[in-house]
Amino acid sequence: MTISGKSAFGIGDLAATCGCKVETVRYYEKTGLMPDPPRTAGGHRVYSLDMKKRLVFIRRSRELGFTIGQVGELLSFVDEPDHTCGEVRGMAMLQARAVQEKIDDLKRLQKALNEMAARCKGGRYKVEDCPIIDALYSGA
Amino acid sequence: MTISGKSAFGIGDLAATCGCKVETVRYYEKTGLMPDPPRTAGGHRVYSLDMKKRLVFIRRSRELGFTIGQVGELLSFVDEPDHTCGEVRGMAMLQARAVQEKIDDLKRLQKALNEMAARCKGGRYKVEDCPIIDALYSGA
DNA sequence: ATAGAACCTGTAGTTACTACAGGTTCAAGG
DNA sequence: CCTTGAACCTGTAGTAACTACAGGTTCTAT
Repeated sequence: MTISGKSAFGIGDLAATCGCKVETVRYYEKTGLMPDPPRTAGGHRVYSLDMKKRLVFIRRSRELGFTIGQVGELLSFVDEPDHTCGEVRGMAMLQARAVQEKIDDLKRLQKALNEMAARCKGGRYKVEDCPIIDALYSGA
Repeated sequence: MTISGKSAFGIGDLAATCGCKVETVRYYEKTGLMPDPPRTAGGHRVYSLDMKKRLVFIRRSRELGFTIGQVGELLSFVDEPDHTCGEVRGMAMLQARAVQEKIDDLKRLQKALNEMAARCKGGRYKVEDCPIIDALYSGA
C-alpha cells in the first residue's frame, strides 16, 4: 500500500475483485500473461489499476473460451499494437461459431433427455431405442 | 476379426471411426466409461458395433462439455435399465436442467462475442480502437 | 509487542487426455 | 510355413489450466 501514492493493492484483493484465486494470478505470472509486478520490501506483490484491468481482460477472455495461448495473442495486440482489428474480430467470430455448434448439440441432447423422461413413464426401454444414444450417435 | 461371426474390429479401427486416439479409448476403459472388451488369444481388444456406438456417445458428450463423471451418469441410464421409472425420470430431468444451464451460459457467451464482433468492422483500425479489446478490457 | 491474517516459494494433485518406451501379436506376402 | 512390419500390449510420464497444500515470512491491527 505504500509503493505508490496512487491505488495499489495486494494479490488477495486483486484476485477477489477479479473473481479468481490467488494461485491463479501467480500462475498467470508464471506463464507470462501477467508481468512480474513490483514488490514491497518484504517481497509481497503490489498491483496497480492497470494490472487489475489486465487480469479482468484475461479472466473474461478465458470465460469466453480462449486458451491461454490465444489470450496471450490478444494481449500481444495490446502490448504491441501492430495488428489490425480484423485479426481480433476473426478470433472472436471463430469462437462464436464453435459456441453456436455447442448450443445446437445441447438442444438436441436436451430434447432427447426430455423424450426419454416421457418414455420412462410407460416402462422399460431397450438400448437400441434409447433416444439419448440416438441423439448423439447421428453423424457417425 | 474371428471372435464373433458378426462385425468386430480392433482398437485402432474403433478409434479412427470415432475420431479419437487409441490411447483415449484405453483411458475410457481405465476410468470405467468403456467396459473391458473381450480379447483375442494374444490379448488384443476386440470391439463390437455396440461398443462403437458407446464410444461415439462418449466423445460427443465430452464435446458438449460433460465431465467424465457426468457422461458416466448419462450412460447409467443405458447400463442400468432396472431403475424404477421415477428414478430414471428424475435423473433425466436433472441432467436436462444441467443441460439448460449450459445452454444459457453458452448463449450469454455468444451474445457477448457477437456484440463485440459486430462493433468491430474488421477493417484496418489499429488495436487501440478495437471494440473487442475495449469491451473486455474495460469490464471492471 | 504480538496475534493472526495474508503473503511467499515450491511441490504435488486434478482432469482429460496424449505421447513415448520397450516389448508382443497379428495378417499378408513370399 | 516363415518372415516382416503394422498394429497392438502395459506402463510411465508429459500437457493445459488450474488448485491445493506445506512450511515459512511479512504485514496490520490491537
